Amino acid sequence: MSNQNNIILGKLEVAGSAASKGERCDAAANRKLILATAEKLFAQHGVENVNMAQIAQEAQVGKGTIYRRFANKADLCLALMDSQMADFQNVMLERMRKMTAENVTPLEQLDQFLDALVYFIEDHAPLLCEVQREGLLGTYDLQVPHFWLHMTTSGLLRQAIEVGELAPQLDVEYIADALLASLRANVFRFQRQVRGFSLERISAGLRTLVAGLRFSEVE
Amino acid sequence: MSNQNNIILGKLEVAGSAASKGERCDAAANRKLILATAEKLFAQHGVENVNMAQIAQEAQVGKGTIYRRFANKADLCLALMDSQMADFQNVMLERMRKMTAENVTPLEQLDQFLDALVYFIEDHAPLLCEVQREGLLGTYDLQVPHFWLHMTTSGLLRQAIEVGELAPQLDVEYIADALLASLRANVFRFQRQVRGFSLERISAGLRTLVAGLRFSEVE
DNA sequence: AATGGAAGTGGACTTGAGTCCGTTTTTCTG
DNA sequence: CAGAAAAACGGACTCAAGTCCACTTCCATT
Repeated sequence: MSNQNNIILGKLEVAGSAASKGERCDAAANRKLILATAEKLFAQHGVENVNMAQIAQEAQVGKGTIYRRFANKADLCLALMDSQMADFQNVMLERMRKMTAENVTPLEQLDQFLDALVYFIEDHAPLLCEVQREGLLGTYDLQVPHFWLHMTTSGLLRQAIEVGELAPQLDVEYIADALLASLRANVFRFQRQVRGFSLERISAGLRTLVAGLRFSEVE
Repeated sequence: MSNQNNIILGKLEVAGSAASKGERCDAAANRKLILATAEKLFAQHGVENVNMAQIAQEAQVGKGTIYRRFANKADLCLALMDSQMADFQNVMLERMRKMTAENVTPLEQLDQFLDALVYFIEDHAPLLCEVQREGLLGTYDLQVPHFWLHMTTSGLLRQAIEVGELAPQLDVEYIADALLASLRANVFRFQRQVRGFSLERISAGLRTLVAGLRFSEVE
């Protein structure tokens, strides 16, 4: 378990930064070396065609060394996305703050959020596939991204209820999970590659589901 | 690829039945033996704690023999669910036929369908997890169940459009995928085990999403 | 009933993930 | 700066999935 991630004020302390904390400097160098090597090999041959032994060999490092830094391949992949994930979070948090200031409603913010997320996933589908391989029951660390997404989504849904955009009895927890389920990397990949859906279509479809939740009939 | 499944009139020709077709009778006996052994071991130790070598040993059969009948562990698991899946399909098809006769609307039928599906998945979560392990991009055969679900769901959505329950511009293909995504075995397991959602809650949540699609604002 | 080839079989082998542990390097302390 | 404890290292090892192929069995044909 290499990433001692912490959730701080709804913001994610990502693994990359954990590197600095009390890590021997030869180890830190190796971590960087491993990440750089993995990134190179992944780019060259695709994530699924590169194995840990190859990374170790190319980085001139023992396999044990990799596993000391990274719990498994998924964790390594997660670490490779760390900075970009942090960026995404910061950008979105900032954007949402701004929207709130401009009185954009929570549900509209959710639309924006999901739309941006679709594009983020597109950019990182291969790595995400590996990260999410073990499903949602795996190591806690690997689920941190999911938890953040869930927190953000359910947060916006709750705000929407407060503002009266959504019915108060809505099962926020469930709905957030369900919406995000359709953005799991393997489903997403299937929709892109087999169904041939465009990003716009996926985003629009997802937002249709959100739109449907709007307060109208209390049933 | 052991299951030469065929889709016939929206109904599924399942792998078990393919067994009879042109299979040498010693082979057929072994297939049954392997399935019975696997079922026993899975029940005893859980699907994830049983490996192919154990099944082979317990069945007094070579590992190669298992792999001649079943493409992989997922395929073997799928075969174990065959009859129950066929039953589920037949029951649902029949029930939907009846409902149509009684003028139950397509959207109400979809509710029933999804509700029943939730209970079906609960009953087969461990096997389904294994079947869906490879994601949606794996072997065609393993996706047959998904395709049937998608076909049924999108079919009902289309009918709902025809009847005026849903807006005609609804992206039926996408919505069907998205709804089913939240019932993928690993998501489902997570919701049950980590979130602690009840079956009723999952079913209700899902139907909330469907309800939201109802024709009201054409936006 | 013999026979030849298709179908089936068993288990050694390959591959990749992840673990283990004896050895080496760093860093802290005096 | 010496010495020792802690941390890191490397690669052999384990474990499970899935492949391969030399050998055996079945059965359709004669």
